[in-house]
Order: sequence, then structure tokens, then C-alpha cells
Amino acid sequence: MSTRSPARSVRGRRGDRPSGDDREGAILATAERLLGERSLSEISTDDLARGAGISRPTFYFYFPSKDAVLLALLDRVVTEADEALDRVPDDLASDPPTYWRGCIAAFHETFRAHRPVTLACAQARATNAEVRALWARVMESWTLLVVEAIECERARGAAPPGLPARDLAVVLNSMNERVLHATFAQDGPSVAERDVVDVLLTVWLNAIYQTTTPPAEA
Amino acid sequence: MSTRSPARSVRGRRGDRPSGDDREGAILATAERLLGERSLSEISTDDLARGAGISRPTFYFYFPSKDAVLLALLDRVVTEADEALDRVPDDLASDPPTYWRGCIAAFHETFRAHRPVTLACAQARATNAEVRALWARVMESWTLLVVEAIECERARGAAPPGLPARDLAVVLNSMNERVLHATFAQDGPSVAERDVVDVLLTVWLNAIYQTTTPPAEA
DNA sequence: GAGTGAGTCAACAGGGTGTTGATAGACGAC
DNA sequence: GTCGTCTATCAACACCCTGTTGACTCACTC
Repeated sequence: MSTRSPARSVRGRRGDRPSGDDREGAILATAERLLGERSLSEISTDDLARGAGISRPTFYFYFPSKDAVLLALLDRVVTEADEALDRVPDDLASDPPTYWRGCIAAFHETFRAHRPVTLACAQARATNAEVRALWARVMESWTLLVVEAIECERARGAAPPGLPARDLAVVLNSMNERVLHATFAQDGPSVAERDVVDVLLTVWLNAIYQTTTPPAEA
Repeated sequence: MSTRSPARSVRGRRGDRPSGDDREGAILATAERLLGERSLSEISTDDLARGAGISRPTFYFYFPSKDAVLLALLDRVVTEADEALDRVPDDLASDPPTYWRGCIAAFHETFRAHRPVTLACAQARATNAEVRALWARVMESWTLLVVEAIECERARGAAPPGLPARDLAVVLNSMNERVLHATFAQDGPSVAERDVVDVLLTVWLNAIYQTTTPPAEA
């Protein structure tokens, strides 16, 4: 520090010290990078601090804990997933398989793009109430969307009555969650990454319509 | 120790000190009891040792780590699940829904009976390679059984062709795993404990047969 | 009655988390 | 120009947890 030229102190918007936002971003980036190499429990706050170029106590100036960093990462991924879902064309009645496929693929692609964060969150959910709550909120909103879609399809006669729509929506969602996790983590029996969306779609169609070729609207 | 009566030392098979098996059993029992109250990461080796009436270093005489205790508990549950599955009557062709229901219920009941261990293992799987491997082994053997059953049903014309039997078996199994976990843990959207087996069964039948009333053999 | 082997634990070493209190620098107020 | 104040920083600390070491007890031999 004593060797730094005083002239440099006027360079840039706020002097030569990185701003708080830079530090926060650096911590998040470090976390996402390290999660690609090892699990959150194997990453110390010291690793995160050093990766961001600060000391461990300073880390606590930006985040209350390691888990809070993960929560912030999850929040970004969840926002991305919501946006991807919004971009799915709303053509359920005119082309059901394409609609459902679009929804399943939106989740698949978003979480695949952030595989390390996804896997770390799935793990942290067991111990971290905030991660659990956020994840549950996402699953709940997606469940409500599916419930509504199933009820529309039943109302127009495309899907037969059967299980309560909510029970059906919950188990299909759960299937997707676990299957995508297994595929990403290569943990236990899993489906090839290339096929996973189509396999899931087929089960969804059979569960909802009892056929993989449901009728389009008249 | 100095106040213990020497006369007691001849009581019982091996004197007044509990045997190694007793201690090991006491550690396992303590672990299963404490897992009903809090997660494994919130249980210290000291808690397990004290619960079994020994000091922490002595705990390490019996188990190399906390995780090894969980693995031993999982091993017992897995054995139980295998036995329950063996007791399911082998009447697939003569009454498909009953057969599949029996299989699903066997898992449901075994893991429900050891809910804390099940939930702890699902969590530990993320960090503990041995738990992960044992769990994957169980899922794999159950998957193979399902693959074989699906192929039988297709061969006799009861189930239509479609997805590769293995992909179908993997995703249906994954669904059960995640749904049962959510039901046990009350974590996120879940199905009522009372209904869960029937809801799962319905999806299985639709996915395999495209109907909930598959034909029995002629 | 010396040896053996299972069982036990106080004390230690090491690594992690989260907190405290002192400090350094930028910046507006006066 | 200096004086508070606010942001940002970190050495040092307190504490908890894990796993190891080495000495000890004690029943059971031969």
C-alpha cells in the first residue's frame, strides 16, 4: 500500500479502490466459479473472500454468511427461469405438445446454464430455510400455472378427468425436478441430457391426456 | 469409577461394562432418535457419544465418522426395503394395478417408517460419496426390476410401445423418490400422505399403459 | 503374575465460523 | 483547512467442531 502512487487515486469514477458493488459482484462470481469445482461445504468464507480480493472479515461486510451468497445466486437464476417461462408462446389449446415442451425446456435450459448453482441449492435446501423457502415458492408458482393449464384442457374436453389437477401437477413437477437434478449431477440412474426433455414430455402428455397426441382446439 | 463395587464386576455375561455391540447399538439408536429432532449437520459426534454414554474419542473407536453412522442406518433401511419388495406377490400379468401398487407401497411404507433416516440420507447424499453410492445402487436395482416388468407388459400386448423402457423406469422412479421425500419432509408443494400412493400409481399406469385399467392376461 | 487386547478418555492439533475494535480514506459541511 | 461521518478494511479474538495421540483400566488368558 505504501508504494502506491498518489496520482492513481484520482483515476476512475471513485478512486483506485474497487466500489462496494464491484466487491459484491466479485464475491458472487467467485462463488459461482468455485461451485463448479467443489460443493459449498468445501468452500470456506476465506476462499470467497480471497477470490474477491478481500479479507475474511470484510466478506462479512457484504454478506452475513456463505449461505446468503448462495441465496443471492439462486435469486438470479430464479429470475432468469421466470423470464424464460414468460417467453414460452401461450398456445396451449392450439398446440398442446409444443406448449408443454416449451415450458419443460425453459426450466431445463435455465437450470442447465447454472448447473453448479442449481446443484448447490438442491443440497443447501436441506439445511438452509431461506433457500428452501425460495425454491418452494418457485415450485408453487409453477405448480399453479400447471394446475390452471390442466383445468383448461379438461374444460375443453382435450384431457380426461382423473386425479385432482393439483396432485397431478405436483407429482409431474417433482418428477422434472428430480430427473433434471439427476441428469445434471450424473447421480444414480439418469436419462441422457439429449433425451431428457422429450422423455419428460411424453410422461406429461400420457399423464394429462392419456395419449401423446392430444387434440388441438377446433 | 473408584466407587464402583468390585462385586458387580462378575454380574452378566461380560462384567458390568456394556459390550462393544451394546455401545454400537446405542450410538445407532441415539443417531436415529436425534435425527428425529434435527439434521445430521446439527448433531455433533459429541451428541452421539454422550447419548451412548461414552466420550467423544471413544465414539471414534466404533465409527470412523458421523457419516459412517448414517451409512449404517441407511444399510438397515435398504435391507428392509428389499425385504418388503420381496413380499409383493408376483402377479403382474394377472392384476397389473395391484402389482404396481404393491411395489410403490412397499417403498412408501419402509421409508415412512424411517422418515428421519430417509431425510438425512437424502441430504447426506450430496456430500457423502458412500451414501450416494448405496442409494444409487438401490435405485438402480429397482430400476432394473421396473424395466423388466415394462418389457413383459409390452411383450404380452398389455402396454403399448413408446419410450425406451429404461428411460421410462428412471423417470417414474425419480418421481416417486422426490414425491415421497416432499411428502415426508413437508417441503414445498406435496401430496397428502393419505393419497400419495394412489396418485403415483395413476401416473405410473398412464405412463406405462396409457390407461388406468390395463388388461389382465387372458 | 505377565501378557494381551478391547475399551476408554484427557489433552492436543487444526480448521472453520462469526465478532470486535481499531484504522484508513473519501467527501461534504462549515 | 479541518472536522465529522460514512464506507470499507482487517488483525486479533472467542468459540465450536473434528479427528488423533498416548496413556490408562480391566477382564481374561496361559
